[in-house]
Amino acid sequence: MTAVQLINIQRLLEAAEYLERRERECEHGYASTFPSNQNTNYQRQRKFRNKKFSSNHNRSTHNELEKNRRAHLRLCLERLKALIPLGPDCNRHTTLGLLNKAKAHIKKLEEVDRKSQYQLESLEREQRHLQRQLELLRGGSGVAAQSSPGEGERIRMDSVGSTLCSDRSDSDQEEIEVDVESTEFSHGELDSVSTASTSDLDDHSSLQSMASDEGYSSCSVKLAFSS
DNA sequence: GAACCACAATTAGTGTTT
DNA sequence: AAACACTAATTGTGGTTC
Repeated sequence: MTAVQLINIQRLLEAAEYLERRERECEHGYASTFPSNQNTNYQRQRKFRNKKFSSNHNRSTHNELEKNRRAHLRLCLERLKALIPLGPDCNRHTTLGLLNKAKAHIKKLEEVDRKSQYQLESLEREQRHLQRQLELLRGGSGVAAQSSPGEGERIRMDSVGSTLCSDRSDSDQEEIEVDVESTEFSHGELDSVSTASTSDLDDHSSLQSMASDEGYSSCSVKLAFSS
């Protein structure tokens, strides 16, 4: 080892010592280089320590609050997880994956809702049309008016049967069970849904679209309509 | 002042390589 | 099996917003 190398090491050590000393001063507020104004320094030190204490106190409460906030966030995510149908490997999911699945699920439900709404409207139209026909038959010919009871109903049922497979109650509240999984989408509509349907695998490339519905278990949703 | 957000550091779990 | 790399979650912290 040469003398130059020794000097260099000595300098490095000195620099390290200097940095350490400055860090200590910063942390504890002591070791001023000027001993002349000791009194004011002492007051400053006390102020600094108090400030430090209160700042530490604030920091710890801030940490606690942040912990609570994050715990609440986790709780919300758990609730969300319980609401959406997860795939077979529901134990393995990430936050991002969960949110993507929730998004896709919401889109699907919206689509089902839209379709059901459309179906409801067309059924109402058909009902009005058949109602008019029935009134015409009743008013136009006596034969039709004398026909056996339930004839009109049979017509109605035959006609409606094309769109509705079972008897429907005439109550104001009707429940139609819709199988979300088996609901068919047209190609255009499917695109918008499947693009949003992402699995955990493509968390990093959420812009990528996937055409599969992987990760969705069969799920039926009851939609209540008021007529 | 509480809540939110972004960032960096740390930790834990998992897959791959040697 | 140990070492390593990678990823996601967690935590602490300071700044910003309302």
